[in-house]
Amino acid sequence: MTDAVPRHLYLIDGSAYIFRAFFALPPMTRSDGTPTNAVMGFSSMILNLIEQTDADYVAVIFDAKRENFRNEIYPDYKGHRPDAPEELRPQFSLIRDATEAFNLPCLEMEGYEADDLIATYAKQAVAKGSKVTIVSSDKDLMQLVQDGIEMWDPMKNTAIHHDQVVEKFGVPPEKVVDVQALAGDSTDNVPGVPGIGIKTAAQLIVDYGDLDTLLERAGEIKQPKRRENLIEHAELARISRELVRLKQDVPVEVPLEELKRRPLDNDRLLEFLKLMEFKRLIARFQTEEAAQEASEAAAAPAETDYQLVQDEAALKAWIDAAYKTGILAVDTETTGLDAMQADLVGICLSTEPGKACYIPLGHVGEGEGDLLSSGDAEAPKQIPMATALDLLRPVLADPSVLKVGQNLKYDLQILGRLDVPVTPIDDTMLMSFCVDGGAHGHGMDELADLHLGMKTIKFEEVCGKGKNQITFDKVPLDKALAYAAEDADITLRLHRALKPRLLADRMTTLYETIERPLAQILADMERAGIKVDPKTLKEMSADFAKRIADLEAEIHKDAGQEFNVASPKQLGEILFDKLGLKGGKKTKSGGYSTDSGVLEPLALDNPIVQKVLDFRGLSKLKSTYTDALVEDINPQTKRVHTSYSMVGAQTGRLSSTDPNLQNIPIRTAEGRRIREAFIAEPGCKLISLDYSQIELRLVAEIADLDALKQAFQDGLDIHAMTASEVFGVPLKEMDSETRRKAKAINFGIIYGISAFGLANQIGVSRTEAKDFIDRYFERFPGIRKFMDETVEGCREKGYVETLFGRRIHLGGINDKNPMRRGYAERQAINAPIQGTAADIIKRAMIRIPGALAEAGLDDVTMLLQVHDELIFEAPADKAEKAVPVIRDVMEGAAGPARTLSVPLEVEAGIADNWREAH
DNA sequence: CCACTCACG
DNA sequence: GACGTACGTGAGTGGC
Repeated sequence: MTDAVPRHLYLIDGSAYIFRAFFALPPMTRSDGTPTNAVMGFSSMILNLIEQTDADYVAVIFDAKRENFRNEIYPDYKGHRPDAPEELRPQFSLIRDATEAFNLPCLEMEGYEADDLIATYAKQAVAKGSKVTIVSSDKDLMQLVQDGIEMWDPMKNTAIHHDQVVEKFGVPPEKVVDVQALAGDSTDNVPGVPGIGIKTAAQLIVDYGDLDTLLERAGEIKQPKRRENLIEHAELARISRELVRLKQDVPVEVPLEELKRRPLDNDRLLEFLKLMEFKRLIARFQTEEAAQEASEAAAAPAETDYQLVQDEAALKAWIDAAYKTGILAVDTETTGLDAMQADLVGICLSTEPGKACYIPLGHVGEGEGDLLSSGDAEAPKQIPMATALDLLRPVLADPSVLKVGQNLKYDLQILGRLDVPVTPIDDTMLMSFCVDGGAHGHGMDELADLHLGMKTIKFEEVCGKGKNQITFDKVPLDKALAYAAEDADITLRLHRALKPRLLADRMTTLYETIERPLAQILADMERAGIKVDPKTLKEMSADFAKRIADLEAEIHKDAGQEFNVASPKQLGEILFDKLGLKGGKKTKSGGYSTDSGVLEPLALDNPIVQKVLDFRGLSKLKSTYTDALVEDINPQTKRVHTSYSMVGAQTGRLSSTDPNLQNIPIRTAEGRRIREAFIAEPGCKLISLDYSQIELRLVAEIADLDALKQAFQDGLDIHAMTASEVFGVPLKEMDSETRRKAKAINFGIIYGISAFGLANQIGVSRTEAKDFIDRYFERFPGIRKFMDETVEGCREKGYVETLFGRRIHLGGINDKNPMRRGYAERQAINAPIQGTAADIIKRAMIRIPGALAEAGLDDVTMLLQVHDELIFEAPADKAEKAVPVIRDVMEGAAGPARTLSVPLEVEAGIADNWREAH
C-alpha cells in the first residue's frame, strides 16, 4: 500500500507554541473569565497551517508531565523552570481540546519530551522518503534539520533550513548537539562548560571537528582558563550532550501510519470556536468555507505564463504586446524601500492576466561580496540597464498605453531618478482607497486575497527577514521571476476588478480628479526634499544633552535614588509609591499613568515633577528631532526626503514617514527652534501658506450654521465670537480665559464633542462642560441636526462622505458595544470635516504647479504638505510674486466642483527658514 | 511586539 | 444607568 507512506508529514510542536503564544499575545478572556490568549493563538496558527499546507500526514505533539529520562541522567534538568503563569495553566487542556476540534491527532508520552517524539517520527518518515516539516522555532529541534527535514517558525512565518541553523549555532545541524553540550542552556538548566557560550563553542567544534576530539585534545587549548575548564568539566559536557540530544527511537504508541490527515469536521470546529468565543476566527473560518465553495464552483484557475526577459528581442516583443493591448502593468524591484536611495534591480510587466515577465537589470551573483562564499557566482545574463531603459522609455511615456501599478508613486520616483517618465497611470492601491476606504487595508497581498482569492508569494519568503534579509539584487533569477512577475500579474488582475467598481460606486470623479493626479505631484515633492542644516541641529543636540544630564542628576537627587527617568513604570513607582504623590493607577495594564495630563497639575507643588516634565520635553526633542533628522539627510542631495502615504489616514489626509515631517515642533518656543534648521538654498526663500481655520469654516458650511457663516464672512475672531455667544460676554469685554474655553469647544465640535472630553480638556466639571455644550447647541441650532443626521446616515449606509464624494467606511457604527459605537459616531462626525479639508488642499496641490508655470514661476518648487499648510522654495526674487498665485489656487480650490458660502482664507509668510516663514 | 508618551494638524 | 471617550497621524523608548 503506497498510501501508508507519507508524502509530507507535519509535526507541530504544541508545547513550545503554547508558551510563545502566551507571552506574545495580549491577555484575553472568555466571558466566564477563563484566559484564552494562547488557545486563540494556537487555533489561529492551526487554521493558517491547514489552509496553506499540502501535508498529507499531521500530528500535534505535547510534553507529558515534567519528569523524564533526562532527570535520571541529571536530576537538575529543567530544575530552575518556574511554574507556568497562573493565566496559562487552564489553557493547556483547552489547547488539547482545540487540537481535537481540528480533528488532529494529539500525541504525548510519559517519560519523553515532545521533542523526542518529534525526532522519532521525523526520522521514521524521512527514512521512508517522506518530506517532514517540524512546526516550531525551538532551537533544541534544530539538530534534526537535514535533507528532507525542515522547520517552520509559526510565529514569524519563516522556514528554518540548514543555513538558518548555521546562522544560529555556527555549525551545521549534525553538530548542534556538540555546541549545545559545550555552551549549555540556562533556561533548561543544561550545565555545559563554564565560560563557554555559543560563539566559543561553535569555534571550538569547527576547529576540532567534534566534541569527543575536542575533549581528548583539550590540553592543546591556548587560553589557560578555557583549557582548565574543558579538562575539568569534560564529563559535564558529555552529560550535557546526552541531555540535549534528542531520542530518535522512542517506542511510540501511535504508529506513523495513523497520523494520516483527516478531513476537517466543520461543525465540530465551529462548535469549539463558539465555545471559546473566538469571534474573529469564527468569521474567518466561515468566510473561508464560503470562499472555498465559491472557488470550487468557479471555472478552473487560469494558467500562468511567467517569462524571464534577458535579451533585447524578448523585451521588444513585450513592448509590442503593450501597444496592442493598450495596457501595461508595471512594477519595479529595487534594493530597498527608500525611493531616494534604492537602486533599480529589475522591472516586471504584464499585458494580460496570467501573462507576465521579469526583466532583471541589476542582479549580482548569489553571495557576491559575501566573504564566506568561495567562488562567487557570476552575475546572471541581463540586458544592460541603459539599453533596457532606452527601449522602455517610449512605451512608458506613450499616451495610448495605460500604465497600471500598485502604489505607483514609488515606481514613478525610482524611474524618475533614471529619467524615465511614466504617464498616463492608474494605481490599484488608490482605486481601492477610493472605493473601500476604511473598510480594509490596501496592500497588494490583502487586495489579491480579497478580490482574486489569490495568495501571493511574500517578500520575506524571497528575501528573508530581520538581519538575514538580503536585497533583491541577490535573489536568484528563478525566485525573482516567480515573485516579481506575480506582482505585475496580480496588479493587472486587480485593475480589472477595481476599475468597474469605481464606476459602479460613483467614485470615478474622486479618483480621476484627486487621487490619480496627486501621485505624480507627491512623487515630485518627495524627490525635491527640503534642505536641513545639520550644524544647527547638532548644536541644539549638544545643548539638550547637557541639560538632560543636569536634570537627570537633580531628579535622582530629589528622588533619593537613581532610576531610569525615561521609564514610565519606574517613574510612576518613584513618584507615587516612594514619594507618595497623589495620583491613582490609570493605565489599563495596571501601572501608574505619568503622562503630561497627570504630571502638569502636580508640577506646581513638586519641583521634581517639573524637572521630569522638562526632562521629557528635552529628551523628546533630542531623540525624535535634533538627533534623528541629521541621520535623515540624504548624502547625495544633502536634503531630507519624506515619504507621503496616500492611504495612511482613513479620512483622506496624507501621512508622512521616514521621517515624519508633519509633526515638527511648533507649540513651544524651544521646539519651534527646530524649524530654524529647515532652510532654503542660498539665494532662495521658503514660503509657507496655510489655510486659516479651514475645518471650522467647513463645519459652518456643511452643517449650514448661519451665525458662524456670517461671522466668517465678516472676518470676526471666531473663538471670541463663540465665547460671546456661549458665555454671554460682550466682545469688547472678552478675556483670554473665556476665549480659550470657547476655542476648546470649537475644536470639540470638530471632534464629535462629548462632555467628558471637553471637561478633561479645559479642566472644568463634566456638568459644567455639558452646560457649555447645551448652550452651544442653542446658539447654533444647525449643529445638532448635522451631527444626528450624519450619524444616522452612517448607520444606514456604513459610511460617511466628504463634500467631494470621498467615502469613509466606519464598521463600528452599529457595534453593540456602546464604547466602540460611540467612538465610531465621533469618527462619523469628524471624518467628513477632516476629509473635506484634505480633499481641498489636495485639489490645490494638483493645480499649483500648473498655475506657477503659467505665471512664469516654474522654478518655484512645492516641497511639503502639513494638512493645512504648504511649503515652497523659490528664488529670492520670485517669492513675493509666487504668493498671490499660490494663494489664489488654495482659496479657490473647492471650485468649480463646489461653491462654498464661507470664504477660505490663506495666510502666507516668506523667510530664510521654516520657523520665520510660518 | 506592545504599551506608553508625545510631536503635529 | 453603565459603559469610559474628545478626531486624525508616526516615532522613540522601555520592558515582557
